[in-house]
Amino acid sequence: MADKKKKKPQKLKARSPRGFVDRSAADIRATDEMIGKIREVYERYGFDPVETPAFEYTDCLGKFLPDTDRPNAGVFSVQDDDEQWMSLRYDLTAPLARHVAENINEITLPYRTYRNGWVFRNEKPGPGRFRQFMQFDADTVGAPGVQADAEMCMMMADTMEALGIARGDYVIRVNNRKVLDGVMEAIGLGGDENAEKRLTVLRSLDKLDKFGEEGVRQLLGKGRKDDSGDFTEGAGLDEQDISELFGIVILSTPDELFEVIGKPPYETKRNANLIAGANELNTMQSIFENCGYERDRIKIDPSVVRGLEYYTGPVYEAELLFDVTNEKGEKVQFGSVGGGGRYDGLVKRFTGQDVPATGFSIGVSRLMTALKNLGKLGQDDVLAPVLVTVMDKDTESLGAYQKMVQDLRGAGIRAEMYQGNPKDFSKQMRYADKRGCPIVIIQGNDERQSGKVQLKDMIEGKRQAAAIESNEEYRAARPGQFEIEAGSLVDEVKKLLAAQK
RNA sequence: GCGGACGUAGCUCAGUUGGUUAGAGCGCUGGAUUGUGGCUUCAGAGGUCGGUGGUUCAAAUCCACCCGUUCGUACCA
Repeated sequence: MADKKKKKPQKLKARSPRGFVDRSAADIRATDEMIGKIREVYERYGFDPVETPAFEYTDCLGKFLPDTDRPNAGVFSVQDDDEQWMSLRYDLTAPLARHVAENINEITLPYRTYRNGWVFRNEKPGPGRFRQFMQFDADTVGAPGVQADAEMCMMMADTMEALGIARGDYVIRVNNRKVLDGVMEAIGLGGDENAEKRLTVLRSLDKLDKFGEEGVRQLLGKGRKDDSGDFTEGAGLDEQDISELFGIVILSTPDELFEVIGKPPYETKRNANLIAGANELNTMQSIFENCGYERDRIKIDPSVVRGLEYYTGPVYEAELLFDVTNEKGEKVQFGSVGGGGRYDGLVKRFTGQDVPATGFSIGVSRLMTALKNLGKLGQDDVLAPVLVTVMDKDTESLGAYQKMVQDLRGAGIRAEMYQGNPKDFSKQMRYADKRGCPIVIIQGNDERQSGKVQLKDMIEGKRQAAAIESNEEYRAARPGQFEIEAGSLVDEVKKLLAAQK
């Protein structure tokens, strides 16, 4: 045993890093298809592409200033030659803010741009959750009015439909940060001393989808015990505060919002934030209505939270409403597939001047899993190539095979010559079978002498083969195969491909 | 990060109270078949039993720690 162990050469284990995956041909094609459809919508809305690099100086990205203890908390960071910290971008918004600030004198505002690209997060990966994933963003920089936000919401809705998601299978939920801030202020959570508590409240509200109203009420109050028996400390609000909070958070139109804040207990507690938020939502709602985006597409929902860090006004997110099942057939909570909002302070960090902006992000990788499971994405509809098999290995024959391939390619047909070891013909057939080749082309010495070529319809061949039992018979029958004039190869292949559709 | 479950061949899994050389199905490679996919049949390759340490005459099996997967939870720009 010990001897055996020593003799074994230590093989290097091939493995991709945790949370990183390789993409198959089908995935790449599906992604390309999605990106194309999304881009078409953005272009139609008058946005232009711009691209930023994968790395940024860490301080430009935002809150993660790596200290020597944990330089990679949340982000992947490395130190450059000159000891400056750089990080892989974790979203596309912060780098855009940097780009705008750096080029503020050349850029004409309002600046309308889109971009897609990989972003990286150094977090615990899970099923459908990776440390590298793709986002597709659109932003309007230098637009202070909520009509820019409303446009974003409508563009998100159009994008969902362009991707083949039916109306009613998605919804864009819209809120305004000022409403949440105002409500929290109204129940006495204003001021710097309550900053921590406000965060807890927002985090709790964000879990409405997951835990339902009862679960969130527990989180807002004393706390909640989860299935594993773990206890999560609550925000510590009393029953009355929670009720007042829910009185607003469950509403679904600006009219209802105005009504509630016009009556007790809000009549006396309402504040500038709450009123401004309601007014902004009202303006956006009327834009949606005027443009024909009813509540089955875009819906006001004061429980929407989004990120805690930089949003300052309207926030919005796209949610899928149909059930998504995973490979094991289990239903998965899918949640939002994209979202965004107004970030008026992000560029100002660099320039000192107010540069209001709004934009959103679509989680391409995430959305793709949903669409794939739903069969709404072209299931790799690229046809495998026609295979020209190699029967004779002399120089002249090889040249003839290659010529057939080139002729087919010249006619726009995917084609390839067998590039493995050609000594075993049945191996070539098995290759064609596994590859899914629709047609195999065969020319041996006999055919060449008489200027013919064999064309084998792999689909028809498979069908006929089912009735044949003995191997001898099967081989003799050559199912699905017929002979044509070598000169008409391209035409015959075209004809057969068309017939196979 | 915290708590639970799990980890044996490429895949799905079996492996008795700790006991000889760790198995099956599928897949893979090759032969039967030097001009034909499927079927049939024969053969073969493939395992640090997740890792390290410990208990024991003896560990895939028991113990500890670590790593990974997964579920819940926390965090998520």
